[in-house]
Amino acid sequence: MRRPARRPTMKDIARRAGVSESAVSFALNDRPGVSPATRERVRRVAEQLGWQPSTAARALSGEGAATVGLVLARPARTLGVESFFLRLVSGVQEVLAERRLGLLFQVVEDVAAECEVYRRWWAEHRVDGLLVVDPRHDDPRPGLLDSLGLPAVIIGGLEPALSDGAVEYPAISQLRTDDAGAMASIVDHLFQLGHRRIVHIAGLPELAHTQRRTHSLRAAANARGLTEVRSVSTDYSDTEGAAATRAVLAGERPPTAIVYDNDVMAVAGLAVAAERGLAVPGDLAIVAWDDSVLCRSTHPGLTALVRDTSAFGRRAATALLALLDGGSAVHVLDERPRLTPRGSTVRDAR
Amino acid sequence: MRRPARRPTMKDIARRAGVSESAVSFALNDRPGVSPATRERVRRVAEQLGWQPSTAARALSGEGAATVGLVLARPARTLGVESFFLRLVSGVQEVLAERRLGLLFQVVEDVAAECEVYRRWWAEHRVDGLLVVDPRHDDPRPGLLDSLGLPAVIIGGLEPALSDGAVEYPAISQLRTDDAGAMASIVDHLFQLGHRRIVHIAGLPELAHTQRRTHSLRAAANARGLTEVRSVSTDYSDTEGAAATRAVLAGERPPTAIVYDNDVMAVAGLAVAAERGLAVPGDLAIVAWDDSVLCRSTHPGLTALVRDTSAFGRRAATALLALLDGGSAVHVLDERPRLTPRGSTVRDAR
DNA sequence: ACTCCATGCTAAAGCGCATTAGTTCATGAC
DNA sequence: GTCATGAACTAATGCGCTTTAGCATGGAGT
Repeated sequence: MRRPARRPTMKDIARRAGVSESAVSFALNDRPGVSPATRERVRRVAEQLGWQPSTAARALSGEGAATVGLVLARPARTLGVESFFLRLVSGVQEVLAERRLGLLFQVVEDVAAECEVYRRWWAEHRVDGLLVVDPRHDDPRPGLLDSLGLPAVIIGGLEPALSDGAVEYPAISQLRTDDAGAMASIVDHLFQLGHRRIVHIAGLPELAHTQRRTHSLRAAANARGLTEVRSVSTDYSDTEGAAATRAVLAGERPPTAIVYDNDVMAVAGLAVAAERGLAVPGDLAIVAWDDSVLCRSTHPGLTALVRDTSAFGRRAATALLALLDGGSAVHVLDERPRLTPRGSTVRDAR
Repeated sequence: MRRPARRPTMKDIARRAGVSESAVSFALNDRPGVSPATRERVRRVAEQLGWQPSTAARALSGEGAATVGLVLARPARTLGVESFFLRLVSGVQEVLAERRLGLLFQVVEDVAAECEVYRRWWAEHRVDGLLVVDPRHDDPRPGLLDSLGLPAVIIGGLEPALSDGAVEYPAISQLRTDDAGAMASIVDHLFQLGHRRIVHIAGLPELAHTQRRTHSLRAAANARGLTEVRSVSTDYSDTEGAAATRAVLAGERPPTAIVYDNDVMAVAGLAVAAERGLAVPGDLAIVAWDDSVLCRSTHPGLTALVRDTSAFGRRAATALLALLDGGSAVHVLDERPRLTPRGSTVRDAR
């Protein structure tokens, strides 16, 4: 039974380099107070010993925890259906890794539990900042985080209208998605293909982006004089997606096109169409909001709104770093996702 | 601009309760040395102040970091295709949350980078233990973690044959999946349906479970005297899954049944069948290893190997907690996944 | 009566680092 | 030759917690 190696500390470096601990600290943190020669020597010894700063000790002496947090509040049932998050996280990490920041991750059931986690992390000194996803109307989280003094980036930010009226927090940035533009491009596409009856099978109604999309759909429809256009909300699950699809298709004057708020429901919708003997895109056109492997794997392929989720994650992380560096809060609009037509709306596409 | 609240410390509690800091520590950690009355009083004050221990300070005084790590080494391209991980993580968290342990999460490109992360986390004092996924043949990770003295649970552990011959590490548990049993149940199912030519479209060949499945398939085929059975490896992506499917279907004596190592490739395979005009399950039967929304959303539904991934995560986390509590390493075989027949193998199923 | 020993508590040290306040020593100004 | 100056470095303190050692107090044992 081997005894595990002891972690080297600055004291070890100091001894080996024949200087004081403070000199080591200065040398390694690019602070003035040591000669270039000493700095170099200390650096070499540190390297040689494989020294890494203890985040615990750093955090304790006021340097922050070198960690950002991300909490996912989704009921267990609708979890794991979206590949969105893993891609988002992988983008986030690319940026965080450069600064050696860790990502503390947690999955909880609801927003109340999420707030509890934030409080705990704050009290435990665990994180320096947060990435907040799934912003919602009357969201308690920005206010809470502000009162705790924790910087944060709201991913897929709040409606400017909402946040203009509300308080602006000095350390909370918003990275908004261009839902209005995206929805307009979808309606455009479907309109040009001749569709006049469109149903939007949306996600959770309390989420801010669901509301934005619903509003945008109505606006786009009004602009074109379309009256038979509406949104139906679900919980993002395949089950509710399929049920909603059956419901609208069974109604009188069923839609000729359906826009789904995620890939999973779109695939479920495609299966419902097959089950009812409807030809896609002949009898029913399908559009998925957010592309993924799924949309490319079905037959026909699903027309989808493609965005570079990984880049989105990178931008979010970058915005958070700016805040951590003392920058002031910003409010940015992310680039508009591109609509990629495939076989579920256009006959000759694959 | 409001000044954020200061975190309460044990000193604050001590002052308010009129005792020394040490008494507070004893009281809050259920250590002997304080009277029940004092203990209760201290507890009340702590509660009232909303005190939470600073993990940084705790970690520094030798209590561990109250955090476990999980690194996902997947090339960016194949990332985000599997819902498996999010479900696994959600199960893991349920168990960790009870003990207020955090989960430090990182996505990297390959195993070498993963090892780097382990070294860094170790030196930085960031984690107390690790969950290791995607074990592979000649895996460098168990040895590394052992030498660093970091407890770990290998999720989907190594072959007993392999690890028997190799060194057994005192603080590394293995949670094995019953790939052999599962593969046998699949072959059983297909054999009874009359299939004699079966192809297994596997995942990354270097992964231990890919090898186990491949071996098990051969064994199961031999046991039944089947000669036209083989495995093909891929990178788990829909692209390679589809390509492999096209390749085997184009060969002479094409299979009548294909077993896919994940849900994404199975769906891609289904699309290829549709594209070639093959009836499923009439001309081609399809089985997916690991169920997900996907398998239920296609038409026909995909026969899949169902396991409770969240429970699997819970078991893994529990095993890690046992190690952190000083328990000795164990080697457990997880329960066998159940094969759920659906329309892709059985005609009258949905 | 005395020691002996729990009991309930306080004082102090230490974890690894950053930081502030010295200390030493050469250099340059005058 | 003296004195101020700044560079290069050391000593000491604190972050919030755990832990060990120490210190009274009071009751049991002989």
